[in-house]
Amino acid sequence: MSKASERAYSQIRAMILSGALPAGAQLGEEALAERCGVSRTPIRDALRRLEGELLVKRSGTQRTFVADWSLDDVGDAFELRAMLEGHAARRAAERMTDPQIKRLREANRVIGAAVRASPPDVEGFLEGNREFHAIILQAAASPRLAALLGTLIEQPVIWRTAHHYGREALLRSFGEHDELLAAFARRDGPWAEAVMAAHIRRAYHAYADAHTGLAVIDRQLAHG
Amino acid sequence: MSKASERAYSQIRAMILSGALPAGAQLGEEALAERCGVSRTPIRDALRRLEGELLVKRSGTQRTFVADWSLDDVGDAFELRAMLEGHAARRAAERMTDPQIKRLREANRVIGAAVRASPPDVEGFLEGNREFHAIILQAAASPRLAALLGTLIEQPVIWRTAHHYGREALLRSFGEHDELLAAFARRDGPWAEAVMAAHIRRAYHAYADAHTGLAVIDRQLAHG
DNA sequence: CTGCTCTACTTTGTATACAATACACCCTGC
DNA sequence: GCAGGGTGTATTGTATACAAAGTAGAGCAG
Repeated sequence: MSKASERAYSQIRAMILSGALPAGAQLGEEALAERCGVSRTPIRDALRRLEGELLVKRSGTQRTFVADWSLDDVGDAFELRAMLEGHAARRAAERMTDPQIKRLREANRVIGAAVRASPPDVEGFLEGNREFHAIILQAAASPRLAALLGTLIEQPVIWRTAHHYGREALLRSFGEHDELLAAFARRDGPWAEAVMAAHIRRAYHAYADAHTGLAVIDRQLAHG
Repeated sequence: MSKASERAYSQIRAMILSGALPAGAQLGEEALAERCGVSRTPIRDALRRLEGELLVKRSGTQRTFVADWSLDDVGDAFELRAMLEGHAARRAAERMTDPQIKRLREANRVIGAAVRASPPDVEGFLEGNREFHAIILQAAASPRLAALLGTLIEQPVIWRTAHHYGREALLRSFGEHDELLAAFARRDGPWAEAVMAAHIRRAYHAYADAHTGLAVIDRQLAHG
Protein backbone atom coordinates (compact mmCIF):
# COMPACT_ATOMS: atom_id res chain seq x y z
CA MET A 1 0.00 0.00 0.00
CA SER A 2 2.99 2.15 -0.42
CA LYS A 3 2.35 4.16 -3.53
CA ALA A 4 -0.44 3.62 -5.99
CA SER A 5 -2.96 2.23 -3.56
CA GLU A 6 -2.41 5.04 -1.08
CA ARG A 7 -2.61 7.63 -3.81
CA ALA A 8 -5.78 6.12 -5.22
CA TYR A 9 -7.32 6.13 -1.74
CA SER A 10 -6.52 9.79 -1.20
CA GLN A 11 -7.68 10.77 -4.65
CA ILE A 12 -11.00 8.98 -4.44
CA ARG A 13 -11.63 10.28 -0.97
CA ALA A 14 -10.82 13.81 -2.05
CA MET A 15 -13.20 13.47 -4.97
CA ILE A 16 -15.97 12.35 -2.65
CA LEU A 17 -15.28 15.00 -0.01
CA SER A 18 -15.05 17.77 -2.55
CA GLY A 19 -18.31 16.74 -4.13
CA ALA A 20 -16.72 15.90 -7.48
CA LEU A 21 -18.26 12.49 -6.92
CA PRO A 22 -21.71 13.36 -5.58
CA ALA A 23 -23.63 11.20 -3.11
CA GLY A 24 -25.24 8.29 -4.86
CA ALA A 25 -22.85 8.36 -7.79
CA GLN A 26 -21.82 4.97 -9.05
CA LEU A 27 -18.18 4.04 -8.70
CA GLY A 28 -16.91 1.80 -11.44
CA GLU A 29 -13.59 0.22 -10.60
CA GLU A 30 -12.50 0.36 -14.20
CA ALA A 31 -13.34 4.05 -14.58
CA LEU A 32 -11.61 4.97 -11.33
CA ALA A 33 -8.57 2.95 -12.34
CA GLU A 34 -8.27 4.87 -15.57
CA ARG A 35 -8.86 8.16 -13.81
CA CYS A 36 -6.12 7.44 -11.27
CA GLY A 37 -3.76 5.94 -13.80
CA VAL A 38 -3.46 2.58 -12.05
CA SER A 39 -4.97 -0.85 -12.42
CA ARG A 40 -8.07 -2.11 -10.68
CA THR A 41 -6.15 -3.82 -7.88
CA PRO A 42 -5.15 -0.72 -5.87
CA ILE A 43 -8.59 0.74 -6.59
CA ARG A 44 -10.14 -2.26 -4.94
CA ASP A 45 -7.92 -1.81 -1.90
CA ALA A 46 -8.92 1.83 -1.68
CA LEU A 47 -12.61 1.05 -1.99
CA ARG A 48 -12.39 -1.53 0.80
CA ARG A 49 -10.92 1.08 3.08
CA LEU A 50 -13.49 3.68 2.10
CA GLU A 51 -16.23 1.12 2.62
CA GLY A 52 -14.96 0.61 6.16
CA GLU A 53 -15.25 4.35 6.69
CA LEU A 54 -18.80 4.22 5.35
CA LEU A 55 -17.88 6.72 2.67
CA VAL A 56 -18.88 4.26 -0.03
CA LYS A 57 -21.57 1.64 0.02
CA ARG A 58 -21.80 -1.63 -1.81
CA SER A 59 -25.27 -2.33 -3.14
CA GLY A 60 -25.45 -5.95 -2.08
CA THR A 61 -23.38 -7.17 -4.95
CA GLN A 62 -22.35 -5.87 -8.28
CA ARG A 63 -22.32 -2.14 -7.68
CA THR A 64 -20.56 0.44 -5.58
CA PHE A 65 -21.87 3.92 -4.79
CA VAL A 66 -20.85 7.02 -2.94
CA ALA A 67 -22.70 6.71 0.35
CA ASP A 68 -25.91 8.66 0.53
CA TRP A 69 -26.98 9.96 3.92
CA SER A 70 -30.57 10.43 4.96
CA LEU A 71 -31.46 13.18 7.44
CA ASP A 72 -31.73 10.46 10.09
CA ASP A 73 -28.25 9.25 9.26
CA VAL A 74 -26.90 12.75 9.65
CA GLY A 75 -28.70 13.16 12.95
CA ASP A 76 -27.23 9.90 14.18
CA ALA A 77 -23.77 10.89 13.11
CA PHE A 78 -23.98 14.26 14.86
CA GLU A 79 -25.30 12.70 18.05
CA LEU A 80 -22.50 10.14 18.11
CA ARG A 81 -20.02 12.82 17.28
CA ALA A 82 -21.29 15.01 20.11
CA MET A 83 -20.78 12.15 22.52
CA LEU A 84 -17.38 11.04 21.28
CA GLU A 85 -15.95 14.45 20.66
CA GLY A 86 -17.20 15.58 24.05
CA HIS A 87 -15.26 12.70 25.51
CA ALA A 88 -12.26 13.71 23.43
CA ALA A 89 -12.51 17.27 24.71
CA ARG A 90 -12.51 16.09 28.32
CA ARG A 91 -9.47 13.89 27.78
CA ALA A 92 -7.77 16.66 25.83
CA ALA A 93 -8.39 19.22 28.58
CA GLU A 94 -6.76 16.88 31.08
CA ARG A 95 -3.70 16.35 28.89
CA MET A 96 -3.22 19.46 26.80
CA THR A 97 0.21 21.04 26.67
CA ASP A 98 0.83 24.76 26.42
CA PRO A 99 2.10 24.56 22.83
CA GLN A 100 -1.08 22.76 21.87
CA ILE A 101 -3.17 25.49 23.45
CA LYS A 102 -1.17 28.00 21.48
CA ARG A 103 -1.92 26.14 18.26
CA LEU A 104 -5.60 26.07 19.20
CA ARG A 105 -5.60 29.83 19.70
CA GLU A 106 -3.97 30.32 16.34
CA ALA A 107 -6.53 28.09 14.63
CA ASN A 108 -9.32 30.01 16.27
CA ARG A 109 -7.77 33.30 15.21
CA VAL A 110 -7.93 32.07 11.61
CA ILE A 111 -11.57 31.14 12.12
CA GLY A 112 -12.33 34.56 13.56
CA ALA A 113 -10.78 36.32 10.60
CA ALA A 114 -12.75 34.15 8.19
CA VAL A 115 -16.00 34.85 10.00
CA ARG A 116 -15.47 38.61 10.06
CA ALA A 117 -14.62 38.87 6.37
CA SER A 118 -17.20 40.25 3.97
CA PRO A 119 -18.59 38.06 2.75
CA PRO A 120 -17.64 35.43 5.33
CA ASP A 121 -14.90 33.14 4.07
CA VAL A 122 -16.63 29.79 4.53
CA GLU A 123 -13.70 27.77 3.20
CA GLY A 124 -11.34 29.47 5.61
CA PHE A 125 -13.83 28.87 8.40
CA LEU A 126 -13.95 25.16 7.56
CA GLU A 127 -10.20 24.86 7.30
CA GLY A 128 -9.73 26.47 10.70
CA ASN A 129 -12.42 24.27 12.14
CA ARG A 130 -10.80 21.09 10.92
CA GLU A 131 -7.52 22.21 12.42
CA PHE A 132 -9.17 23.13 15.70
CA HIS A 133 -10.88 19.79 16.08
CA ALA A 134 -7.85 17.88 14.86
CA ILE A 135 -5.66 19.39 17.56
CA ILE A 136 -8.17 18.44 20.23
CA LEU A 137 -8.42 14.90 18.91
CA GLN A 138 -4.66 14.65 18.92
CA ALA A 139 -4.42 15.96 22.47
CA ALA A 140 -6.96 13.37 23.60
CA ALA A 141 -4.27 10.77 22.90
CA SER A 142 -6.55 7.83 22.22
CA PRO A 143 -5.88 6.12 18.90
CA ARG A 144 -9.08 4.18 19.16
CA LEU A 145 -11.16 7.26 19.76
CA ALA A 146 -9.42 8.93 16.85
CA ALA A 147 -10.26 6.00 14.59
CA LEU A 148 -13.93 6.08 15.55
CA LEU A 149 -14.27 9.84 15.25
CA GLY A 150 -12.41 9.83 11.97
CA THR A 151 -15.16 7.90 10.27
CA LEU A 152 -17.71 10.37 11.59
CA ILE A 153 -15.90 13.63 11.01
CA GLU A 154 -14.58 13.05 7.56
CA GLN A 155 -17.92 13.06 5.89
CA PRO A 156 -18.71 15.68 3.31
CA VAL A 157 -22.20 16.26 4.61
CA ILE A 158 -20.85 17.13 8.07
CA TRP A 159 -18.79 19.99 6.78
CA ARG A 160 -20.71 21.26 3.80
CA THR A 161 -23.31 22.15 6.36
CA ALA A 162 -21.50 25.36 7.09
CA HIS A 163 -22.22 26.69 3.62
CA HIS A 164 -25.80 27.17 4.73
CA TYR A 165 -24.88 29.10 7.84
CA GLY A 166 -25.61 32.79 8.20
CA ARG A 167 -23.07 35.15 9.71
CA GLU A 168 -24.70 34.98 13.13
CA ALA A 169 -24.41 31.17 13.19
CA LEU A 170 -20.74 31.42 12.22
CA LEU A 171 -20.14 33.99 14.93
CA ARG A 172 -21.87 31.83 17.51
CA SER A 173 -19.75 28.86 16.55
CA PHE A 174 -16.67 31.03 16.84
CA GLY A 175 -17.75 32.17 20.29
CA GLU A 176 -18.22 28.60 21.44
CA HIS A 177 -14.66 27.89 20.46
CA ASP A 178 -13.60 30.71 22.75
CA GLU A 179 -15.50 29.06 25.55
CA LEU A 180 -13.73 25.79 24.78
CA LEU A 181 -10.37 27.50 24.77
CA ALA A 182 -11.06 28.91 28.22
CA ALA A 183 -11.97 25.45 29.50
CA PHE A 184 -8.79 23.99 28.04
CA ALA A 185 -6.68 26.77 29.49
CA ARG A 186 -7.80 25.93 33.01
CA ARG A 187 -7.76 22.16 32.32
CA ASP A 188 -11.47 21.88 33.08
CA GLY A 189 -12.32 18.51 31.55
CA PRO A 190 -16.00 18.22 32.46
CA TRP A 191 -16.78 21.72 31.27
CA ALA A 192 -14.88 21.18 28.03
CA GLU A 193 -16.91 18.03 27.46
CA ALA A 194 -20.21 19.78 28.06
CA VAL A 195 -19.36 22.74 25.85
CA MET A 196 -18.07 20.55 23.05
CA ALA A 197 -21.16 18.35 23.06
CA ALA A 198 -23.43 21.38 23.03
CA HIS A 199 -21.32 22.96 20.30
CA ILE A 200 -21.78 19.98 18.01
CA ARG A 201 -25.47 19.53 18.75
CA ARG A 202 -26.00 23.18 17.95
CA ALA A 203 -24.19 22.71 14.66
CA TYR A 204 -26.58 19.90 13.87
CA HIS A 205 -29.62 22.02 14.60
CA ALA A 206 -28.31 24.73 12.34
CA TYR A 207 -27.89 22.07 9.68
CA ALA A 208 -31.30 20.54 10.20
CA ASP A 209 -33.00 23.93 10.05
CA ALA A 210 -31.18 24.87 6.90
CA HIS A 211 -31.84 21.48 5.37
CA THR A 212 -35.54 21.60 6.14
CA GLY A 213 -35.75 25.09 4.75
CA LEU A 214 -33.90 24.09 1.64
CA ALA A 215 -36.06 21.01 1.22
CA VAL A 216 -39.15 23.20 1.37
CA ILE A 217 -37.72 25.53 -1.23
CA ASP A 218 -36.74 22.58 -3.41
CA ARG A 219 -40.24 21.25 -3.22
CA GLN A 220 -41.73 24.62 -4.11
CA LEU A 221 -39.41 24.90 -7.09
CA ALA A 222 -40.30 21.38 -8.20
CA HIS A 223 -44.00 22.13 -8.06
CA GLY A 224 -43.91 25.66 -9.39
CA MET B 1 -17.21 -10.28 -2.21
CA SER B 2 -19.85 -12.88 -2.55
CA LYS B 3 -18.16 -16.15 -1.78
CA ALA B 4 -14.47 -16.72 -1.28
CA SER B 5 -13.64 -13.28 0.06
CA GLU B 6 -16.45 -13.40 2.60
CA ARG B 7 -15.48 -16.87 3.67
CA ALA B 8 -11.84 -15.92 4.02
CA TYR B 9 -12.83 -12.90 6.11
CA SER B 10 -14.92 -15.02 8.46
CA GLN B 11 -12.29 -17.70 8.74
CA ILE B 12 -9.43 -15.34 9.50
CA ARG B 13 -11.51 -13.42 11.97
CA ALA B 14 -12.57 -16.63 13.68
CA MET B 15 -8.96 -17.71 13.90
CA ILE B 16 -8.02 -14.43 15.54
CA LEU B 17 -10.99 -14.38 17.91
CA SER B 18 -10.48 -17.97 18.96
CA GLY B 19 -6.82 -17.35 19.63
CA ALA B 20 -5.64 -19.80 16.99
CA LEU B 21 -3.76 -16.80 15.63
CA PRO B 22 -2.40 -15.16 18.79
CA ALA B 23 -1.83 -11.43 19.19
CA GLY B 24 1.35 -10.37 17.47
CA ALA B 25 1.39 -13.32 15.09
CA GLN B 26 2.50 -12.52 11.61
CA LEU B 27 -0.03 -12.97 8.85
CA GLY B 28 1.42 -14.07 5.53
CA GLU B 29 -0.99 -13.64 2.66
CA GLU B 30 0.36 -16.70 0.93
CA ALA B 31 0.00 -18.91 3.99
CA LEU B 32 -3.52 -17.68 4.68
CA ALA B 33 -4.44 -18.21 1.07
CA GLU B 34 -3.34 -21.80 1.20
CA ARG B 35 -5.04 -22.33 4.55
CA CYS B 36 -8.33 -20.97 3.23
CA GLY B 37 -8.05 -22.68 -0.12
CA VAL B 38 -8.27 -19.49 -2.17
CA SER B 39 -5.83 -17.18 -3.91
CA ARG B 40 -4.23 -14.12 -2.37
CA THR B 41 -6.76 -11.72 -3.85
CA PRO B 42 -9.70 -12.48 -1.53
CA ILE B 43 -7.23 -12.73 1.35
CA ARG B 44 -6.13 -9.20 0.64
CA ASP B 45 -9.73 -8.00 0.65
CA ALA B 46 -10.33 -9.72 3.96
CA LEU B 47 -7.20 -8.22 5.52
CA ARG B 48 -8.24 -4.74 4.43
CA ARG B 49 -11.54 -5.16 6.21
CA LEU B 50 -9.91 -6.56 9.32
CA GLU B 51 -7.45 -3.71 9.28
CA GLY B 52 -10.38 -1.30 9.30
CA GLU B 53 -11.70 -3.08 12.38
CA LEU B 54 -8.28 -2.75 13.99
CA LEU B 55 -8.09 -6.52 14.37
CA VAL B 56 -4.92 -6.63 12.31
CA LYS B 57 -2.18 -4.07 12.05
CA ARG B 58 0.15 -3.32 9.19
CA SER B 59 3.70 -2.70 10.31
CA GLY B 60 4.41 0.30 8.14
CA THR B 61 4.95 -1.70 5.04
CA GLN B 62 5.84 -5.24 4.25
CA ARG B 63 4.28 -7.08 7.15
CA THR B 64 0.89 -7.73 8.71
CA PHE B 65 0.26 -8.81 12.28
CA VAL B 66 -2.60 -9.70 14.55
CA ALA B 67 -3.20 -6.52 16.55
CA ASP B 68 -1.71 -6.46 19.99
CA TRP B 69 -3.48 -4.46 22.68
CA SER B 70 -1.83 -2.77 25.61
CA LEU B 71 -3.70 -2.42 28.89
CA ASP B 72 -4.25 1.24 28.04
CA ASP B 73 -5.75 0.26 24.70
CA VAL B 74 -8.13 -2.09 26.45
CA GLY B 75 -9.10 0.58 28.94
CA ASP B 76 -9.79 3.03 26.13
CA ALA B 77 -11.87 0.49 24.30
CA PHE B 78 -13.97 -0.33 27.35
CA GLU B 79 -14.54 3.34 28.15
CA LEU B 80 -15.66 4.06 24.59
CA ARG B 81 -17.77 0.96 24.61
CA ALA B 82 -19.43 2.00 27.88
CA MET B 83 -20.34 5.32 26.33
CA LEU B 84 -21.54 4.02 23.00
CA GLU B 85 -23.30 0.95 24.27
CA GLY B 86 -24.98 3.05 26.95
CA HIS B 87 -26.26 5.24 24.16
CA ALA B 88 -27.37 2.14 22.28
CA ALA B 89 -29.24 0.89 25.35
CA ARG B 90 -31.12 4.15 25.67
CA ARG B 91 -32.13 4.15 22.03
CA ALA B 92 -33.02 0.47 22.26
CA ALA B 93 -35.20 1.01 25.32
CA GLU B 94 -37.13 3.68 23.46
CA ARG B 95 -37.69 1.47 20.44
CA MET B 96 -37.77 -2.12 21.63
CA THR B 97 -40.60 -4.34 20.50
CA ASP B 98 -42.14 -7.07 22.63
CA PRO B 99 -40.68 -9.88 20.52
CA GLN B 100 -37.25 -8.37 20.98
CA ILE B 101 -37.72 -8.27 24.73
CA LYS B 102 -38.72 -11.91 24.56
CA ARG B 103 -35.52 -12.74 22.71
CA LEU B 104 -33.55 -10.82 25.31
CA ARG B 105 -35.14 -12.81 28.11
CA GLU B 106 -34.32 -16.02 26.31
CA ALA B 107 -30.68 -14.99 25.84
CA ASN B 108 -30.47 -14.11 29.49
CA ARG B 109 -31.98 -17.44 30.46
CA VAL B 110 -29.17 -19.14 28.54
CA ILE B 111 -26.64 -16.99 30.37
CA GLY B 112 -28.20 -17.86 33.72
CA ALA B 113 -28.00 -21.57 32.99
CA ALA B 114 -24.36 -21.26 31.96
CA VAL B 115 -23.50 -19.33 35.10
CA ARG B 116 -25.20 -21.82 37.42
CA ALA B 117 -23.55 -24.86 35.86
CA SER B 118 -20.71 -26.58 37.73
CA PRO B 119 -18.19 -25.61 36.68
CA PRO B 120 -19.60 -22.45 35.07
CA ASP B 121 -19.95 -22.81 31.30
CA VAL B 122 -17.89 -19.82 30.20
CA GLU B 123 -18.38 -20.46 26.48
CA GLY B 124 -22.14 -20.62 26.95
CA PHE B 125 -21.96 -17.44 29.02
CA LEU B 126 -20.07 -15.67 26.24
CA GLU B 127 -22.41 -16.91 23.55
CA GLY B 128 -25.44 -15.69 25.46
CA ASN B 129 -23.73 -12.39 26.12
CA ARG B 130 -22.98 -11.80 22.47
CA GLU B 131 -26.59 -12.54 21.63
CA PHE B 132 -27.84 -10.25 24.40
CA HIS B 133 -25.76 -7.31 23.28
CA ALA B 134 -26.43 -7.97 19.61
CA ILE B 135 -30.18 -7.77 20.15
CA ILE B 136 -29.82 -4.45 21.95
CA LEU B 137 -27.61 -3.09 19.21
CA GLN B 138 -30.13 -4.18 16.63
CA ALA B 139 -32.99 -2.58 18.55
CA ALA B 140 -31.06 0.69 18.73
CA ALA B 141 -31.61 0.94 14.98
CA SER B 142 -28.59 3.07 14.17
CA PRO B 143 -26.38 1.57 11.49
CA ARG B 144 -23.66 4.06 12.22
CA LEU B 145 -23.64 3.25 15.92
CA ALA B 146 -23.56 -0.44 15.03
CA ALA B 147 -20.56 0.10 12.79
CA LEU B 148 -18.64 1.96 15.50
CA LEU B 149 -19.48 -0.50 18.23
CA GLY B 150 -18.70 -3.44 16.00
CA THR B 151 -15.06 -2.49 15.83
CA LEU B 152 -14.95 -2.27 19.63
CA ILE B 153 -16.97 -5.30 20.59
CA GLU B 154 -15.53 -7.86 18.26
CA GLN B 155 -12.14 -7.94 19.83
CA PRO B 156 -10.86 -11.14 21.35
CA VAL B 157 -9.44 -9.39 24.37
CA ILE B 158 -12.85 -7.96 25.23
CA TRP B 159 -14.45 -11.35 25.48
CA ARG B 160 -11.68 -13.61 26.64
CA THR B 161 -11.77 -11.48 29.75
CA ALA B 162 -14.61 -13.61 31.05
CA HIS B 163 -12.36 -16.64 31.31
CA HIS B 164 -10.74 -14.96 34.29
CA TYR B 165 -14.00 -14.31 36.08
CA GLY B 166 -14.98 -16.12 39.21
CA ARG B 167 -18.52 -17.37 39.72
CA GLU B 168 -19.48 -14.32 41.74
CA ALA B 169 -18.41 -11.98 38.92
CA LEU B 170 -20.43 -14.04 36.45
CA LEU B 171 -23.43 -13.94 38.72
CA ARG B 172 -23.14 -10.21 39.15
CA SER B 173 -22.97 -9.71 35.41
CA PHE B 174 -26.03 -11.90 35.06
CA GLY B 175 -27.86 -9.84 37.66
CA GLU B 176 -27.05 -6.61 35.84
CA HIS B 177 -28.67 -8.05 32.76
CA ASP B 178 -31.81 -8.57 34.80
CA GLU B 179 -31.72 -4.92 35.75
CA LEU B 180 -31.32 -4.00 32.09
CA LEU B 181 -34.24 -6.20 31.13
CA ALA B 182 -36.42 -4.45 33.66
CA ALA B 183 -35.42 -1.07 32.26
CA PHE B 184 -36.21 -2.23 28.73
CA ALA B 185 -39.54 -3.67 29.80
CA ARG B 186 -40.70 -0.29 31.07
CA ARG B 187 -39.03 1.59 28.21
CA ASP B 188 -36.84 3.51 30.61
CA GLY B 189 -34.13 4.84 28.30
CA PRO B 190 -32.06 6.90 30.73
CA TRP B 191 -31.93 4.12 33.28
CA ALA B 192 -31.02 1.55 30.65
CA GLU B 193 -28.18 3.82 29.56
CA ALA B 194 -26.87 4.23 33.08
CA VAL B 195 -27.06 0.54 33.89
CA MET B 196 -25.42 -0.49 30.64
CA ALA B 197 -22.54 1.94 31.07
CA ALA B 198 -21.97 0.77 34.63
CA HIS B 199 -22.25 -2.85 33.52
CA ILE B 200 -19.46 -2.43 30.99
CA ARG B 201 -17.22 -0.39 33.26
CA ARG B 202 -17.57 -3.07 35.89
CA ALA B 203 -16.60 -5.71 33.34
CA TYR B 204 -13.47 -3.70 32.64
CA HIS B 205 -12.55 -3.50 36.28
CA ALA B 206 -12.95 -7.24 36.62
CA TYR B 207 -10.66 -7.59 33.64
CA ALA B 208 -8.08 -5.12 34.90
CA ASP B 209 -7.96 -6.78 38.31
CA ALA B 210 -7.55 -10.21 36.80
CA HIS B 211 -4.98 -8.93 34.34
CA THR B 212 -2.92 -7.20 37.02
CA GLY B 213 -3.05 -10.31 39.15
CA LEU B 214 -2.02 -12.48 36.24
CA ALA B 215 0.77 -10.10 35.32
CA VAL B 216 2.11 -10.33 38.86
CA ILE B 217 2.00 -14.11 38.72
CA ASP B 218 3.69 -14.11 35.34
CA ARG B 219 6.46 -11.94 36.65
CA GLN B 220 6.94 -14.18 39.64
CA LEU B 221 7.12 -17.21 37.38
CA ALA B 222 9.61 -15.46 35.12
CA HIS B 223 11.87 -14.58 38.03
CA GLY B 224 11.53 -17.84 39.91
C1' DC C 1 -49.62 -1.00 -25.44
C1' DT C 2 -47.92 -3.61 -21.65
C1' DG C 3 -45.61 -7.21 -19.60
C1' DC C 4 -42.39 -10.89 -19.77
C1' DT C 5 -38.29 -13.23 -21.13
C1' DC C 6 -34.06 -13.86 -23.15
C1' DT C 7 -29.75 -12.10 -24.50
C1' DA C 8 -25.87 -9.17 -24.42
C1' DC C 9 -23.11 -6.15 -21.86
C1' DT C 10 -21.44 -4.17 -17.83
C1' DT C 11 -19.34 -4.82 -13.47
C1' DT C 12 -17.31 -7.15 -9.90
C1' DG C 13 -14.87 -11.52 -8.11
C1' DT C 14 -10.87 -14.53 -8.50
C1' DA C 15 -6.55 -16.36 -10.03
C1' DT C 16 -1.94 -15.93 -11.52
C1' DA C 17 2.25 -13.79 -13.04
C1' DC C 18 5.53 -10.32 -12.32
C1' DA C 19 7.80 -6.29 -10.00
C1' DA C 20 9.45 -3.84 -6.15
C1' DT C 21 10.84 -3.58 -1.56
C1' DA C 22 12.51 -4.55 2.87
C1' DC C 23 14.67 -7.62 5.92
C1' DA C 24 18.07 -10.97 7.23
C1' DC C 25 22.01 -13.24 6.73
C1' DC C 26 26.61 -13.69 5.19
C1' DC C 27 30.86 -12.21 3.66
C1' DT C 28 34.61 -9.20 3.68
C1' DG C 29 37.64 -5.71 5.31
C1' DC C 30 39.56 -3.39 9.09
C1' DG D 1 35.99 -9.70 16.70
C1' DC D 2 33.15 -6.18 14.98
C1' DA D 3 31.16 -3.23 11.68
C1' DG D 4 29.55 -2.25 7.24
C1' DG D 5 27.92 -3.29 2.90
C1' DG D 6 25.93 -6.35 -0.39
C1' DT D 7 23.30 -10.10 -1.96
C1' DG D 8 19.50 -13.43 -1.49
C1' DT D 9 15.04 -14.45 -0.04
C1' DA D 10 10.61 -13.74 1.68
C1' DT D 11 6.56 -10.82 1.36
C1' DT D 12 3.69 -7.51 -0.31
C1' DG D 13 2.25 -4.34 -4.33
C1' DT D 14 0.55 -4.15 -9.03
C1' DA D 15 -1.11 -5.58 -13.45
C1' DT D 16 -3.73 -8.45 -16.41
C1' DA D 17 -6.62 -12.21 -17.88
C1' DC D 18 -10.58 -14.78 -17.13
C1' DA D 19 -14.98 -16.23 -14.79
C1' DA D 20 -19.32 -15.40 -12.74
C1' DA D 21 -23.20 -12.76 -11.78
C1' DG D 22 -26.57 -9.28 -12.46
C1' DT D 23 -28.76 -5.57 -14.81
C1' DA D 24 -30.61 -3.29 -18.53
C1' DG D 25 -32.43 -3.28 -22.85
C1' DA D 26 -34.56 -5.09 -26.79
C1' DG D 27 -37.69 -8.10 -28.86
C1' DC D 28 -41.70 -10.79 -28.78
C1' DA D 29 -46.14 -12.36 -27.25
C1' DG D 30 -50.51 -11.52 -25.22
